[in-house]
Amino acid sequence: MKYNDIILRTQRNDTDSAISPGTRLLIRGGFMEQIASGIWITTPVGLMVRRNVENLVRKGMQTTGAIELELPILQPKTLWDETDRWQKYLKENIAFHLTDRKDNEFMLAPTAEEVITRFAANNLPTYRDLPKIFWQMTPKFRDELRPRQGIIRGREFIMKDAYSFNIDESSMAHSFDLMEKAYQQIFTQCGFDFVQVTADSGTIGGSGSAEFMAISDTGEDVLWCCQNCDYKGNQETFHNLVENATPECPKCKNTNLEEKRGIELGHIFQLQQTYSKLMNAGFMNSDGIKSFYWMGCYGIGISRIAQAIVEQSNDEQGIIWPLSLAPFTGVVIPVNTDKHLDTAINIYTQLQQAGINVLLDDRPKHIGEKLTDAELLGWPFQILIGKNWDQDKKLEVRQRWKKNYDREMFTQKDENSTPLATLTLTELQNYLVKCINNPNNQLC
RNA sequence: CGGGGACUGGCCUAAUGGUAAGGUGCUUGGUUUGGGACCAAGAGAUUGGCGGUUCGAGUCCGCCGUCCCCGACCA
Repeated sequence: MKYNDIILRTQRNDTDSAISPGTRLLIRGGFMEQIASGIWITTPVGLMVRRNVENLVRKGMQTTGAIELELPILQPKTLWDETDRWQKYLKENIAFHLTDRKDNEFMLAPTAEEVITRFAANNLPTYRDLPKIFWQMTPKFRDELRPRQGIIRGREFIMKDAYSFNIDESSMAHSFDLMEKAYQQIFTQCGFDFVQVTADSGTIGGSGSAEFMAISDTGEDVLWCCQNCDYKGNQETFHNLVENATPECPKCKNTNLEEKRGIELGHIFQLQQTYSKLMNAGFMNSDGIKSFYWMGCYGIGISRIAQAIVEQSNDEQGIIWPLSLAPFTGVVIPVNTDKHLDTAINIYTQLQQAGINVLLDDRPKHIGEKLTDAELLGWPFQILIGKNWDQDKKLEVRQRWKKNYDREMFTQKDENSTPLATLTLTELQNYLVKCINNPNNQLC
């Protein structure tokens, strides 16, 4: 893609310093724009990031055999009354609700247990239909008490929610395990430094819940990690212990706990039969007796992921996208627009043809501005056509996540600074293809 | 909802109660091209809204709105 084929506008002036680095960088880089409290525009390039997240999540869901569908966002009160959650959500003031022309009441769905349970009851009548996991990736609405930190806590956001339906407890636990493994894979592939913690089930209800937390100083949640065993827990689960003088690990009773902050990326619950019983939703078992579904539910904050990774992965110059989420693998930059643009177009075209998704910075700007933008926008690779090309047809390649390359001139200062100093086009292609095809998307 | 703060061209900021200023970005022309370069010209604002005090309000007062930060809740 050429620069002008998409909206890429960066702000030279820094915005409010009271906001988190991720919020600040995504605004400065033009990945999102605010419209109201907790409501954001996803810009074209911001959407490219989110599509990458969505594709990773979709692949992860496929490994579990889960089936994708789409549930309505506008949901009738009558359905929510079946579980008594209409009351609950309105009382806590977190539901956006409205009435239609006939004065029937509706909610903009913050989650979808009721609808999916109804769907299951209609479509999974016997034990032969089980187990099944359904999932969707749709906008969700919550009138948050306090929206904050950009799209980390929005009032409109994209959530992946999945629901499993099982014949008994052990089957439910099996589905839970499948999802747990898929989540671990997804967050690893996204490039997160994350931990899995045991958590409180909150308003969703049920038991056996686990949260996946991205470690970040700007995180809203406090985690305690036992230094003695592998136990990691959300602070909420320590509540009764906090009131005592010294908190201890519930697993090994050790008191040496490390406190960290985290951003909740995903949360999985074993709902048991809470919803199926309330909604009288069940199946015929092999004995010909009606039984209630054993359920699990599994959420991932999709829109949140794009910002959470930036909270973790940034430096003075700007964003550092992991390869797996980057809108572009790299940017092709002619150092001198007059001299090198034709070559740059040529290189760009060949990389595209080799299946490498790169951006061409064909703007008639000074090299400094192009590099500053490349660093702010965080493309994993910067591919420069300059002196080395003039001399011996070599491209200069910079890796965004390596911090100590010489910013003034492209010169190799020490072994660790610029391991990929100069490459021929073929060498570069081979290298990039290898990186892209790495299943865990670890940067090479 | 409790506590704090803010609101001035797209963005960042200035203006003892006295002509709304500068930077950046944008447009045009020129120059320049290995780190946001330089020169010139230009467009862009009823200072969040309403009311009050005053000869005079961006500035003081009141009400309202919006947004941000800390807390309770959550993907």
